[in-house]
Amino acid sequence: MLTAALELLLVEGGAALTPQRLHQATGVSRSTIYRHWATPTDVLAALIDVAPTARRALSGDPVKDAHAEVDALCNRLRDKPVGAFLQALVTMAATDPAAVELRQRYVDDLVAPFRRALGGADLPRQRVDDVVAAIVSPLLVDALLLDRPTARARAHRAVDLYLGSLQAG
Amino acid sequence: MLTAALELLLVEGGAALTPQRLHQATGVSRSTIYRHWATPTDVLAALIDVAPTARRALSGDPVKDAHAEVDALCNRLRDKPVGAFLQALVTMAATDPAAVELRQRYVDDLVAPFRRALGGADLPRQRVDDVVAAIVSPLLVDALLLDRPTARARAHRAVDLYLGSLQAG
DNA sequence: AATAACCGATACAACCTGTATCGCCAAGTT
DNA sequence: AACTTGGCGATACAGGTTGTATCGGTTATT
Repeated sequence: MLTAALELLLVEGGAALTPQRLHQATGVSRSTIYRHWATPTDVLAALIDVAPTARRALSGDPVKDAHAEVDALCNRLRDKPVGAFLQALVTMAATDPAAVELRQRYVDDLVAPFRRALGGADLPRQRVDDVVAAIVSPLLVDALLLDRPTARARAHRAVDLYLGSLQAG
Repeated sequence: MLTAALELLLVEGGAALTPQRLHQATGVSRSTIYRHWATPTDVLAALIDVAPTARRALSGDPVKDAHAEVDALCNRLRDKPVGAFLQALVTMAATDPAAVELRQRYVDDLVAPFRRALGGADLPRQRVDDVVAAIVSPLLVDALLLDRPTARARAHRAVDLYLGSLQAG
């Protein structure tokens, strides 16, 4: 049932997660939809909750792990669900305060693997924040604001540049 | 009249730019609103068009100019209109294809000053893209996804790090 | 067998959307 | 001065959406 809702989200975008639209697309009664998910945000939260979160093994080499995470995130953004989630989260947060918190949590979860990957490198916390932001943010902006395939190569260059210069410093 | 619409956007968010809502808030007849701006995207485009775009003089020193641009962008994001525009653009682009193009143009315009600032530095085009993305994207993500005051200090550190390492390389 | 929990169907008032139509008033024309 | 044009406000309309409430039927639970 939620899988049908996910289909709908991917095809028609985050604005389609309304009771009526879900009813028409999934065949589930409108009453039932209201019972379980009072707001579109609830639907989205359920979808996010169901979405698979692949756990990735760390090699121990921060640079190598960071590159791997870049690839993984690019793939996830390209393969839609994550990108669609983000767009929908921004859209809903415009009207529903509850979506704001959900959005922050989701972004944190997206970024978390990078923090883990950099855990091996012996860096001050602030540096970790900076590096993660510089590497991940452009990917998110590409997917969210520019609608172009995420600049995978750029992200890899950023990893090299940041981690290289930090190790040198 | 558009000023009233801008007020509305800032207070109630991008979802409030609907004909009905505009009618109630501005007193302008619903007919008239439909006549001029058929879609919320049109309203937003008009607001963006009216918004002041301060032109900034370049000192010639890329690093100094970049820092100045970081400050300027942080201020604009903090003072709301720009941030509200971005949120609204993402929201509308979810349903209206016309908003996608508008959004891309707007982001390009936001980024343009940084490109100008870096024009003085003798850098290959790809490097310019990388630097700009690394500096600007975190600011946009902060404002758009995390809802926290843009990390001004981080952006300044990024300028130093990127421009410093590039000059050294 | 009785009860509770869940689902679907229907109904309802309130609202929003898009479009069309009408009368009004001001600006400019001849 | 009479006329025309253009833009605005007001109203009406059908169609769709939203939340909520209510009722009957089905399935598990005990």
